[in-house]
Amino acid sequence: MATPTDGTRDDAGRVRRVTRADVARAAGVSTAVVSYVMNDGPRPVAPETAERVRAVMAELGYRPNFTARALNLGTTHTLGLVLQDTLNPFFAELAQSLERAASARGYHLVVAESHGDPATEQRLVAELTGRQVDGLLLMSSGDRWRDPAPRDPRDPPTVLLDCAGPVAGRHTIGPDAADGARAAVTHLAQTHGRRRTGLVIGPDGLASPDPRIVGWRDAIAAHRVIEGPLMIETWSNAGGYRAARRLIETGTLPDALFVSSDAQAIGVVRALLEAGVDIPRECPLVSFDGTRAGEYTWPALTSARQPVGEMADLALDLLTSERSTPRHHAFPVGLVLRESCGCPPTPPSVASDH
Amino acid sequence: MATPTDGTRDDAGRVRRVTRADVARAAGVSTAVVSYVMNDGPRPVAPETAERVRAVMAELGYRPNFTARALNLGTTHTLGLVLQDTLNPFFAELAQSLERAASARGYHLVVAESHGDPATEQRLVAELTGRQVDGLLLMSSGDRWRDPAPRDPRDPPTVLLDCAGPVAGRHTIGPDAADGARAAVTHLAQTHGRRRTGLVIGPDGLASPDPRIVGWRDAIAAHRVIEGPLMIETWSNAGGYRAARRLIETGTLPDALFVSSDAQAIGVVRALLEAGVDIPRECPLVSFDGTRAGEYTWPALTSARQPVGEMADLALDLLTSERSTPRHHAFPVGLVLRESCGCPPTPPSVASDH
DNA sequence: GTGAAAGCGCTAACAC
DNA sequence: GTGTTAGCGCTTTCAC
Repeated sequence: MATPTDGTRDDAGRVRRVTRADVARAAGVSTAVVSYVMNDGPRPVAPETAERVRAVMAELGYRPNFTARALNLGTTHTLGLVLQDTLNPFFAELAQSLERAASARGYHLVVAESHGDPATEQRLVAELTGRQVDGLLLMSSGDRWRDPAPRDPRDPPTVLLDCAGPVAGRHTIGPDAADGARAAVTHLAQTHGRRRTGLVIGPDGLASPDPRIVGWRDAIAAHRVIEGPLMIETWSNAGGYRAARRLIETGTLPDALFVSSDAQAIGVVRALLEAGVDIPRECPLVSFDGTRAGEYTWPALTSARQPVGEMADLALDLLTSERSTPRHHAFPVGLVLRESCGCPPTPPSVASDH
Repeated sequence: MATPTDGTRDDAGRVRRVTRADVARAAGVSTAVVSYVMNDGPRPVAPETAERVRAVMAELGYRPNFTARALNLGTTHTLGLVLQDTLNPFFAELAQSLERAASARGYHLVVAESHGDPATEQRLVAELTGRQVDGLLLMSSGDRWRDPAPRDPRDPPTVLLDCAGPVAGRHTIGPDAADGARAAVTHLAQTHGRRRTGLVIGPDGLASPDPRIVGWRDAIAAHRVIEGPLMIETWSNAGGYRAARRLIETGTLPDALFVSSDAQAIGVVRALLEAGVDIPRECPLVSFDGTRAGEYTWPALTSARQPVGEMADLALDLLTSERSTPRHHAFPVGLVLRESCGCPPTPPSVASDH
């Protein structure tokens, strides 16, 4: 009875990898046949031969070497994902959806974090390209790619996520953020009668100006609302916390707040509650993203929700299916009504975990 | 003036990859010299030759093929990371630290999610191994590896993270969870005078029984506290929410709560607040993990903090440095006092984002 | 239905 | 200091 390491030791007796050649030898066939069996083609193999080869593979504990295959085929079935901040709940959910979508299509994801630094981002793109990834998923300020250095035709196909609008020669995916902002401010004005709405947002958003600022102003104009303070802080819990603290300390807290990310909204809620501000009575708020993290603040966040699952699926189709001509893909963001705006409480969707 | 694609088209005129051979030819040297220049060895190269080679590389836009290098060297500089749930704040923070630690050492991470399913986990390990990863970082119930199938000597070095104790033949890393639980319950008893403390935990924890249950019982015995209800729900916001709802609905809410993960604690806080329970007055709580997400609930979570950064650094050292004999590495978990236990409020560490 | 052999792009031992 | 060359493990064309 052969053990997995029979005949797989080198002259010094060390364990050696079992290769396709070992299998071929043991099965008394050529290496080509082993390939045909493994890949079910491109040439036919007699059933009994195939069976014998499979038996030998099992016996020897043969494991195909993916690297060798990749070198030969020129394809790694790997995609690179560059994120700014994996802890931001929106990025985290999108990353999770992307991983699922990739996995469903037989791809693996190499994930790297840029911390929003352009130089790091460039370095990571170069590194991943050198690793022969079959595609690149980039989440970064879309503006950064708007005037790209002349693109190298050997670059892997790329999709820019979290992008405000078209970028020449690129597939881009993003929310219809202006529309989401408009819906948020309109809801605050029309349903909850708020007349002065501020905005919390971050630097280097989807574009300049960020469409959420545009949408906020649009809705303000349309509903004769007064423009409240515009606070720019980092895209994080801490950023939101700081923004809200400043509003409180300077006594400029408006009638209502539109917060451009769930990450910031969580910090805003914390700061407001800490200061004894009643949400939604004194300062209702609507956020942007609609992540599950926003379901678990108290009060839970009413949010303009980005359809992360659909975005991820499209991103993967773009990278793994037939090439289509680059264009922008905008996704609608619908308002998810929870209680931070003043709507009646709804318990979190607790039936399932996801 | 050569452009990046000069001489890099095949007979059909399609863009071809620039290889080391193209560089060698254009520079009038052998391929070996190009290698020596790139790798700065193993043989010396005349400065002027090296300069010429570098110039040609730049001119041609040469990009080394990582796959080919990996095949030759038998090392991919890639590590596999298998997580159960990327949205759990503790896993997310650990994953972020691991990515940083990997990046600092020149490694990339292939990240995959098992959703806690043992079969998926096994499949992912096999896939990643086939991809010739240089090491595997596994976050899963340690018990699952306790009686491993006879290990294949060709498996990549592996470290089990979030592990309660030693597993034969494996490097394992984990928190001293029993100690953390003890500290939590003791703090609730001694500092805040709580006499009846319940526990919220999840299924398939660090071990069976989970050391947090053991520590909780230890402290209960040591401080003559009454054992409150033991609630088992999933390791998620939703799980925590459900646990707290059940406690409220059945009128069994204890004097204080030790919640075994920040993910659950966020859900517990939400449910308690929603039901009008005053935290910390009516039901103080201490959680386990000490993630940054726990800084932004209101009240913020007092937590037994796991040192994720240190754990990640050790994991990477174990995988990338000289082989040491497998053993368990336990990390101390210290209590981070915030306000959910009843200690005086402290604002979140807002100075920096990380 | 099967096998021989070229080659994917790179490294490094060995010869000069 | 530089060049030649034999692989790394796999796929696939082409002959038989």
